[in-house]
Amino acid sequence: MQIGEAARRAGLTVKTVRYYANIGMVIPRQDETSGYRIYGEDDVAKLQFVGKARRFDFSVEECRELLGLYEDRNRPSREVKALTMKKVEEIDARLVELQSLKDELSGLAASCDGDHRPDCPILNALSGG
Amino acid sequence: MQIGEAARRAGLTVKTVRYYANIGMVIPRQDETSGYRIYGEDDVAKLQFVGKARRFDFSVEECRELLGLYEDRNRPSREVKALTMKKVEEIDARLVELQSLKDELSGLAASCDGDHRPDCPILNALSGG
DNA sequence: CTTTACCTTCCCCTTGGGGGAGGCCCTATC
DNA sequence: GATAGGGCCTCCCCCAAGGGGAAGGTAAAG
Repeated sequence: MQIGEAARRAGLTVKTVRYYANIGMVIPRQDETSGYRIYGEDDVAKLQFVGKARRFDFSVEECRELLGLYEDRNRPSREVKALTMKKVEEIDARLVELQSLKDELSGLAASCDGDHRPDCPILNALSGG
Repeated sequence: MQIGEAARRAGLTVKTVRYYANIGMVIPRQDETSGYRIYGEDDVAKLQFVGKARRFDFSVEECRELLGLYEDRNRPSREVKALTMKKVEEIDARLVELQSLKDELSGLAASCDGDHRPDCPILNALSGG
């Protein structure tokens, strides 16, 4: 199939699929006469795999790694689990950070009257050292 | 003072301060003969303000807006509060999204033995439609 | 034969700067 | 006077992960 259908079936944009071909992540067959990319069922499966991993917040490089493990019939599941745990930890750290940001900001917002007057504790907090 | 000291005092890198000058966020005076940027105390205050707002996850454009409000002695605090609340909502949405990702991923990791065998529920989940 | 849809490559754009090259400016030291 | 050093300048390319669109080739349908 052509790139359009492969992209549709993988739930990705054509641009994205072409990008994955360019960076050597999912490399399709090439039609000699037309120059068109030709995708097979296995390629679509890989594209779906990568798409899903991306939605799980894995970076493109991590997806490449996961894809390598996915294609290796003899890989130890240990490696996949380690990568996943690392990602969970990253997400956790970001969660803590964002939560703290949210707390500070909503505390500031609560202390601000939000009326027509110029006095604003938010700006005061931002300008204070 | 020169850019190096201004950056130090604002807790930013020289690159960042120069960038803020280039995009018209904090514009210093210019020494005619040397071409050096000359920063005053008020510029340092603005740089600190922007740096702090950035740490609060405001985008550069939002910082520009906040800085405008900061410099306007007659601004209504309503505007600042609205911007802050919007940012809090964004952070909240991202928190929900990340939490859901974390739950899914840690559920997967928990279901994976993580041993030497190739069977891996994580990869199975990623490859399943 | 022509339209239309699909495909190709190529290049610039995004965020928020980082890294480094090549070249001034200024001061200190020899 | 020369030279070394540090700080500064502009200019250009780089990152992630593609998006947008131009210019042009190809295939299928009317």
